[in-house]
Parts: sequence; structure tokens; C-alpha cells
Amino acid sequence: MFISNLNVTVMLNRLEMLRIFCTAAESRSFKEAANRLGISPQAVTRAVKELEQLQGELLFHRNTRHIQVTQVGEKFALIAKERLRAVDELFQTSAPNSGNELQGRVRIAAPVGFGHKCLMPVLLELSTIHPQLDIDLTLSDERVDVVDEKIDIGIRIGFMRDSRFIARQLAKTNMYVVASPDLINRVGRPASIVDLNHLPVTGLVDRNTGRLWPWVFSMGRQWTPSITRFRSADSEAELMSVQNGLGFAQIPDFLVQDLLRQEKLVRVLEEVEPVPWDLYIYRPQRGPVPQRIRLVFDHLVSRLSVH
Amino acid sequence: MFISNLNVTVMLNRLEMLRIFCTAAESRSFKEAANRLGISPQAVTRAVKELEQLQGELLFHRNTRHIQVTQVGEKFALIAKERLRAVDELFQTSAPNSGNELQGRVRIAAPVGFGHKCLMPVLLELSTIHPQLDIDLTLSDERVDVVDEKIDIGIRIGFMRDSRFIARQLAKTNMYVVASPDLINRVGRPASIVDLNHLPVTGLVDRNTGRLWPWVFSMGRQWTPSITRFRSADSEAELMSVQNGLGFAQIPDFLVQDLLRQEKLVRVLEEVEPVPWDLYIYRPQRGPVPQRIRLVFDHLVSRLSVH
DNA sequence: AATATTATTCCAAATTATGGAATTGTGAAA
DNA sequence: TTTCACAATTCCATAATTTGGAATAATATT
Repeated sequence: MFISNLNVTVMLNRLEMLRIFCTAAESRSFKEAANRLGISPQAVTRAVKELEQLQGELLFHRNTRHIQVTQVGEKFALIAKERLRAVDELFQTSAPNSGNELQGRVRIAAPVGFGHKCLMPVLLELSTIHPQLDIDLTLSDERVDVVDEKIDIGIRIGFMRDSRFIARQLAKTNMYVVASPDLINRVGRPASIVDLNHLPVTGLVDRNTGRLWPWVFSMGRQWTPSITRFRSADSEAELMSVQNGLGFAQIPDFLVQDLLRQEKLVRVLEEVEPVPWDLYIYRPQRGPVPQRIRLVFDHLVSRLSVH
Repeated sequence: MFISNLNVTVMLNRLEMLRIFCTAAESRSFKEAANRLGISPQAVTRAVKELEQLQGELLFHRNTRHIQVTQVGEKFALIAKERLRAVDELFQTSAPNSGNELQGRVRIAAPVGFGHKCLMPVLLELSTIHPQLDIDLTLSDERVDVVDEKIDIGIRIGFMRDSRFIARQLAKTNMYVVASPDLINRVGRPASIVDLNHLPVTGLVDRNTGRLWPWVFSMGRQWTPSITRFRSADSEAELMSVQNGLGFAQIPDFLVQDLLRQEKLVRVLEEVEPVPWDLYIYRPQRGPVPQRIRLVFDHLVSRLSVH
């Protein structure tokens, strides 16, 4: 328990305090935040004031005419929002599992980022439903044909016009140029592709060539970073660096859509985005296909498709 | 707001509810939990009861003589504890940054898991201190000599007896056999290495050979998984599968120590663990070394060393 | 069978949260 | 420049919630 200043009541419900603060951070006024939450404006003032005292710094600049979240407040709100959501999630019921069991080895290949973000949850779910399955997962960002020959199911971005495989489109995937709100506040947003030349950027390294992947834009335009703030062949590491404000990056939408929704990242250069690419799942059309491969394939299609 | 049954008061402070529940989950009685928290046993009863109503299922089996957290309760407690900690963390102040600025490219190589878990936070910190640095990070789990030639700073597990490099030991790293508590509850814990032959395990694939890395034990013993529940060359994916109870795995301590501390994972076969390996950082001893390399090296040493 | 201990329920008292009213501050309109 | 409308903030009386003592019920131990 903490002792407050005179005239500031002690508010022990920190969860509600955070919720009020986060709502205020995305409102144009405390009054608007209060309306959204169905509470009084005094409650918003009290919550923000108490949080500022706990944090030891201002989270909003404000007067009777407008409010402005501080940079510290902005960062704090992003983290708080996520953690608030995580706690709220604890109070939402989840559906039970069901299904019949499969067993044996299934070899699956996918891009790294998609693997971690979208595929692993589904594979874990699959494995719960079918405890006898042996999932052999290969994650890489490059098209390695020899690997394709050894897999049962693959997921790729691009196009698939090969009769050796049965392919099914999962979704269209966009390539977004994104950055953290903090970075944008500091350096501004690019108005055109050429602006990227003098903004901090990060880069994804092609493991095969050692060079940076070019960024793709509408009308077939490309731009390759030269000077970067951070670069790696590891897309996860690149994403971490972007989230932490090191630079702008071009990243597939499935990796960042949650972060965009949570306002941890912001899209820029939307008007020059390339046409969406296909995200598809495929399996070889050779010989009789084990039932488990067919069923896993169908399960992945149903769980990964975006309608 | 939710309408409770007769005689159950509405408790809006969900954070405290979770805290009470989590403390009870690791206590031998509600009275003990109450003592730990400095509240009355009635408060513990009320919090647990209300949480059970919100979740729609029993979290404790209990009578006046003892309490037993249910399996659902156990799982819920593990998640809740982490999220509770994450929220509590929001209310702890953090120290400001300081330092002088460096600029230019620094090429760093490290193992994937260590890179994500231990190294990225430090690199992000470095980049904040030195915004002009261009960090080029290569993450891989294999020793690739040609890559070593192109790097400025490397981090490796094993031994380093090469006079071409300046090496400094960061820590001893242990290889732990771990599994989720849920899995152990379901299948029991191995009493010896041979028990692994009929327990579910996951495996890390050597990208170069396509085969599974052997597990290492004391007195030079090795064991290689044959049938796995899950396998990947991607250590992150393997770790996710272990956390979700797919199988036992042998994983370096730096990847799992937080999860062990949080009781999300449990160590087994501790008595046959191999002697610790060296985790060391190194840089080439060729020609004059740019100051930025030297300073980054020293910074990494100071931040990554375990005392 | 008796006893000690703990979970649970009830209830009065204590504590906290709440919004109306008033005050203060600020930008826009006259 | 003055006036006005609006919102942040503070104060305070009231409402709502939380609290622990007391009582009850249940259970393992003696």
C-alpha cells in the first residue's frame, strides 16, 4: 500500500486504473474516455493522477482544453494495453478440444515468422488433438527445392504453378512498411519511397546471398536498404528491433497485424504498397497420400484460411 | 459487471483475486495463503469462490482439512502468475539510459535461442544508447567457420582454443532436461536416461545433417531421440512445443531459467546432467580493432556475464 | 467420542469509490 | 479585448464495497 498526497484517494484497483489510463491514452479528452468507460470524468482524472504518482512521472500533458499523452505515457500505454488484455483473457472461457487421433510423422515447412506466429499455435492444437502425431517442422525464409522434396506439407508466399503439387490459397498477404509510434514521433513518417533513404531502417538478410532483401512497392518498384540501424537473417530478431523503434521495415502483414491492432506498430507508405501476394499451402501430388497427411493438410487449411 | 449468486459479494478487483488465488495455489491451506497475504481466510475463500464462478469450474478440491488445486486450477495458476507478475512489473520504476554514442556496422553472431532470449534485449539497449550503430546479427545454431570470418563479435557454446580469436567466458551453461508440469502429471518423470525411450520427447534438428542432435549426459553418455512428438531445426519452435506439453527436451539453461522460475517448466534427470559447457564471447585478433567493436564487446561482456 | 483446526457463511463496522456541485483554466467566438 | 462554452480538477456527502469477528459446519487426529 502506498501513501498518497493530500486529497488523492488511494485506489487499489490497479487493473481498472490501467484500463482507464489506456482508454484515456486513445481518447481526445478525459471526458470522452469517461463516456467510453461509462464512468465519470472525475474517475478518469483520479486514475491518471494516481498512476502518475505511482510511476513518478507525467503521463499526460493537459489543460482544460486538450490532453496530450507524453512519450513516456505512450510507451507505458502500449505495454499496459497488452498486459491488460492478457489479464482480461484469463476471464474468458475457452472451448474444449475434440477430434479423432492420428499418428506418424508429418513433415511441414513454412517461413520462419509465419511458423512462429500463425502456424505453431495450430500445430500445438493439432498435437493436443492427436497426441500420437510426430510433427517435423522446418522453418526457413528461402525457397529450398531439395527441402520441398522431403516435406509432406508446405506453406509459402509467392506463386505456385507446379503440377507436381496440390496447392490451396490460404490468404492474400500484404507487405507493410511499419515502424513503432515512438520512432515516428521522433523522425516523422516517410511521404514517399525515396524518403526511406534518410530514415532509419532495418533489413532482413537473405541467408543464401548474404545481402538484404529488397522492399517491394506498387507498379513493380523496388527499394533496397543500404544503411541500416539493424539487420539480420532472423526475421524474429528484425521484428524485435522494429518494435523497439530501431527503424522502419517491410514485413508481411501476418507478422504485424496484431501489433498494428494493438498500436504497437504503425503502417506508413500505404499508398505505394505492392499488390498482395498469395500465401498458399501445398503438398506433393505423388502416389497415395497417407490419411494423416490429408487430414492434417485439411486441418491446416481450415485453421489458417482467412475468409 | 457480473451478477453473483446469493451470498457471494461482487469483487471487482480481479488483480487481487488472481493474486489471492495464485498464493493459495502454492499454499497448503487457505489459512496459510491468508497469512502470507496479510488478509483474512474469509477473503481467500471469497476470492477463490468468485474466481471459480467466473471461470465456470472448480479450481480447488477442498474440505476443512486440506486443499488440492485441480488440474484446471494448476494450469490457470501458472498462466495467471505470469500475467500477474507482468502487471505488477508495470508499477516498478525503471532506470534511465546513459552512455556515449558509437556509429558504424557491428557484425554479431550467436545461437538462435540465446540471440532471441538474452542477446536481443542487450542489443536493443545498446541501440538505444548508440542510435548510430548498425547492428548486423546472424543467428544460427551451427558452427559455420566461414561466418566466423565475417563477424566482429561472436557468442558460442563449447570451447574456444583458437589463437586467432580473443575469447572471454561469459558463463557456464547447463543442459537441462525439461518438460511442462502438465506433461509430467500425465506421464510421470523419467528416473533414468533409458526411461526416455518410452516417454514423449521433442527433438532439435541439425540443419546441416538433417538428423537430431544427441542429448548429452554425465560421464560422456549420450542419448539420441528416435521417435519424437515434435522436431524442428528451429529451437524457438521446439521450446514452444515443450511449453505446451508435447514432450521432454534437452535445452540450454539460459533458454529455460525464467520458465523454470515461473514453474512453467520442470527439470528432470538432474542427477545425470552433463558438466556445464562454456558460454563465451569472442572477437578476431586481427589488425587494429575499431573502438566501436571494442566498446560493444565490452558492453556485451558486462551485460551478459553471470557472476 | 472428544478435540482441534480450518473452510465457509453471516453480519455489523470500516473503508473505499462515486458523481454532483463548485472552482479553475483555457481556447474560441463575438 | 471581453465574453462564453467547455473540460480538468477538487471537494464532499452518499452509496457501494470490503473487511474480519463470530458462528457454523466439516474433518482428521487423538
